[in-house]
Amino acid sequence: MKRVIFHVDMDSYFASVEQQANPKLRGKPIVVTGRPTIRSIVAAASREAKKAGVRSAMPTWKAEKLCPGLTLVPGDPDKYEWVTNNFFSILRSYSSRLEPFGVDEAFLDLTPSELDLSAPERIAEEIRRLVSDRLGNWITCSIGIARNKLLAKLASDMNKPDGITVIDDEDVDSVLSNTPLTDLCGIGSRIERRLNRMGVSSIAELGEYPEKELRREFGVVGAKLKLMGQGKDPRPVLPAGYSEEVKSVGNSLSLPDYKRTPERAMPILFKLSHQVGYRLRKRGLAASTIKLSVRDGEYNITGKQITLGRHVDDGNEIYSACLRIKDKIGFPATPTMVGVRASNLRERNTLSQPILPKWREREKLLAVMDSVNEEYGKETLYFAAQSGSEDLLPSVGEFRRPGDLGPSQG
DNA sequence: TCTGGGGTCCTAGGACCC
DNA sequence: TCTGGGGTCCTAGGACCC
Repeated sequence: MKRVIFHVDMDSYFASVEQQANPKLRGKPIVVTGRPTIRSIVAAASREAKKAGVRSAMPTWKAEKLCPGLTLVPGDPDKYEWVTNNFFSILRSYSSRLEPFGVDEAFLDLTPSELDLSAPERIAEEIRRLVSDRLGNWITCSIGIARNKLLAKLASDMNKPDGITVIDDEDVDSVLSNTPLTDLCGIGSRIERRLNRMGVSSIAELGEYPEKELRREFGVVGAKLKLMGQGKDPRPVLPAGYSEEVKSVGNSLSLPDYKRTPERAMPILFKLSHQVGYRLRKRGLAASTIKLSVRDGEYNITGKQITLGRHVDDGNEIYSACLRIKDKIGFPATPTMVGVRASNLRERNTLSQPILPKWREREKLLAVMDSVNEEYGKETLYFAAQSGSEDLLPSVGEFRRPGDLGPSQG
């Protein structure tokens, strides 16, 4: 049966949520940023800012240059999570075959077997109305409808913001011949460059290119590219719950100029390790693999991971794993980014209880710290970095107020 | 004043086991 | 004594997405 796939994509997501929440921001060019530092980038731009040429992932200094009078709003993840949950539950009322794609997008399988869909556009119209009714007038979405996920995603981008686009089977060829390669989800700049070198510069050409050659160049990916070039995509919409399980938890930070030495990077690594530990505990998870990533002065990223014999959720243990890795691979002279990622996750309550009394003590201490921090704000309490310490149980008597991070306190 | 921060998936090779 | 084939786990790195 011919499938009917929707791709629903929120418009200027974080920025719209902020405008909805704060009337003073409405109708104005704003961008939502990460942390409010000089090196921050645009996470989302309001439509007013987009008109001035501001785009996601642009450094904020550049955005301000393009758009004088731009308002920078620091992101508020809790707010977005609330909106996201409501958004998905609206969609879920149309089909249980819902696949979230990031926080502000989802695929929906509305193939008529489940719902009498004489006119998919009418359903799309209804979804759009419901989203604005329930979440607020400033929050809108665009919807793409096609026979598969690849085309539905392409379609939702064609009439943004607040638009509905259908790609019928008859239109597929003409749409693909007019679309740049990188508009397809799955083709980034690297693959585009390699395709260009092979003489392929449009989606239509990709679809006609011999599969054998594509396989020789790209391996397994080549076969997928061939299908993409033809507008084909057999992937099913994976129902919610199937892919919601988190696979890894990590934090990273670009270093300001004055922290770009191995010595100055270590306290940051320590702090990141504790952030990862906290996030694991909050989710009731523990990890057995720890990966340390470092970007050097030339912006090359290298990483090394180790798998421990047991699962951990304590920042100190994560940090000491990082130290072990660092001892093995060394550190670039000018680190520009450090990151810690924990994977091989298991739910904590499926693990055996700690045996040694000191471990149990440690667990209690962390629980107390976490609850204090939740009540009085992040980083009210945290461990002072003990550089070079590999002790799994450093003394914990010494607490310190935050203040050694960030250029403003430098 | 170039280039954030959170992720996922895939591949290929090596180690190790039976 | 040159030696299979399957399976799993681990690791490094690449590519991509929002």
